[in-house]
Amino acid sequence: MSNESNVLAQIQSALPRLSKSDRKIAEVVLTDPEAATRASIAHLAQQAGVSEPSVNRFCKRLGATGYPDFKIWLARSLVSGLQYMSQVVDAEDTVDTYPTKLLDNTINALMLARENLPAPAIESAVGHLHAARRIYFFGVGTSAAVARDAEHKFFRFQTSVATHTDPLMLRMLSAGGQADDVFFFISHTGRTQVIVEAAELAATSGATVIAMTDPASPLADASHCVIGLDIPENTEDYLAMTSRIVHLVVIDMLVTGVTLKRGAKGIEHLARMKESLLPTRLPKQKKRRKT
Amino acid sequence: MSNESNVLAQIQSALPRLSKSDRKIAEVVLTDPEAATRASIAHLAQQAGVSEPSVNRFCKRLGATGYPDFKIWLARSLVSGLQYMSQVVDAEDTVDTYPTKLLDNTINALMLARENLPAPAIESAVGHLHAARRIYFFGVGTSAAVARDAEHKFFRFQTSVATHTDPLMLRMLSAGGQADDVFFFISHTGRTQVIVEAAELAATSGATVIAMTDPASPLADASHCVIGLDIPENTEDYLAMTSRIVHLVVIDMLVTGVTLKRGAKGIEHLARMKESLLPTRLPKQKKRRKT
DNA sequence: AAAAGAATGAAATTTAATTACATAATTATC
DNA sequence: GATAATTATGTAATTAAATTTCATTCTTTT
Repeated sequence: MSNESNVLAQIQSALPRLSKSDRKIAEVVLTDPEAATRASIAHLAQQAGVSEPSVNRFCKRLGATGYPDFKIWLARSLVSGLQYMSQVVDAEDTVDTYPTKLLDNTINALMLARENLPAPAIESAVGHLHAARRIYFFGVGTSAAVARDAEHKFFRFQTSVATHTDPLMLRMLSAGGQADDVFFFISHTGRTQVIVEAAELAATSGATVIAMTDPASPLADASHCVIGLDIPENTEDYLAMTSRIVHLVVIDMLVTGVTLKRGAKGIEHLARMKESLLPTRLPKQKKRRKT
Repeated sequence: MSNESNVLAQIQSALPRLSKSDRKIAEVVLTDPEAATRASIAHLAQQAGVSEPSVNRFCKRLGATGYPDFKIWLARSLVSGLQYMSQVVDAEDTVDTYPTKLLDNTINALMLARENLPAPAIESAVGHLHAARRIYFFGVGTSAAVARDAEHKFFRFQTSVATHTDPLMLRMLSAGGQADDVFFFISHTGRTQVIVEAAELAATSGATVIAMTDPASPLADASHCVIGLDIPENTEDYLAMTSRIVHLVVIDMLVTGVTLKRGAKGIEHLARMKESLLPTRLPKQKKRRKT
């Protein structure tokens, strides 16, 4: 009892056990739960052909404190807007539908990541990145953008950072890794040949190899530290790469982690960096909308 | 008004425009929306330090018929766990807290964007990009990464695309714009001097100028088509740039829009591009977890 | 078939939310 | 910089809604 989440399922399963008028109420609610959230107790009672106290008792029997509380439960199991299934854009979509689809997919991917955050892996990666003398971020295709973003962010620390996408450069640098170097590989699938080979080379060179990838992949196998993320595969359509967004936020996490590890000095340093950008900006003006 | 889905995002985006007591109410609601769904109007009023009618008026201003109705809306837009107030990372944060903070901020920014999607601007931008003979994506700093991502995506069409970050290149190219060129500027603030100057130059050259930026900014004023996004300013801390993520998803939207406009041929073309990447991948293996 | 028990509804009560009105604060105008 | 207009807020009165009480009607059991 009193399973707050999803009253609808609860009502559904209780249906056969219910009394005559309770069943009438249940049916009205199940037929159009959305309408039920907006109806008054009088209206719902009339709809079901029962008295108001019957409705009230029905609600209490389900565990709610009363009718208004029941409506809240109902509303919560009817979560609005956001589509929880990954949605695929098709030829029928218009400007009113595909932007929302893409956003929903991204939000869902982030919520999924939020549920299964690999905190230990992040912590360990932060430790390695903090201690590193040199950091290389490697990714190809869409992940190249993530690598470049990481470079751009880590550049702000005193550590030397580099990104490369050229396969030859990748192999050469990976082979020449040293003890206090960190090689950071980014690949959604963990199956991109160039990347896997480079990671294997880097691992034998004595450097630390970190991978942000599918935990069940050759790249993960070749790495010392794996930041494994649960990102639905079907979201990987050719247009929008949801994984890329999640990767970028994870990069933000790593930068944040390193900054925190560097303590007051680090935070101060970043504040100074930000201030140095101010002169490149025009002064703020009075709000004046333009459509 | 009366956009039922996600009152929370709605409240958040309205926050700066609210009156003193309305803001107090909004803050209480945003801080713990779950509690608000269970509170009586008297309790919530007391929590916020305002009168009951103020709460009632607040609800009506958001489009609800009254307080109980507002609570239903609230319950419907409630996603488990998520923090709805923008959270700042501080020195006390640990690996168990800051990753969630960053994710929550990002998810919120996306939900906000979802509420206030500038569909007409997107549609018009898609039209211009589709018709363009040449496209330039310009952004500096964090936005440079977004520009490069856009380039990478649009490169897949037959259109010629380029990105530049060098101020001189930017000015030169902008000045030399032609009728069927599209200049696409990306800047969160819309106040970065180099970008604003380049946009002004491009606008006089006869080319089409699109800007993804704050609608109340010099850059927006200089542009023909403005993709204005509602992104909370306080989220713009030096570590994680939430706006950047939103910008990337908008780029995805534009790519999607152009692909749809190109019809069956376009979709086919993209499918072929994707297939061409397959040989670079190692075969899929049995799931075998590694921590 | 009778009695106990559970289910239901009418009416009364209580609680909560809303409206009407007065006052205070803000913004615009001269 | 003062005054008027507008908007925001709170107090008190009102209305609406939900709940409880209690009498009645169905069920079920023996």
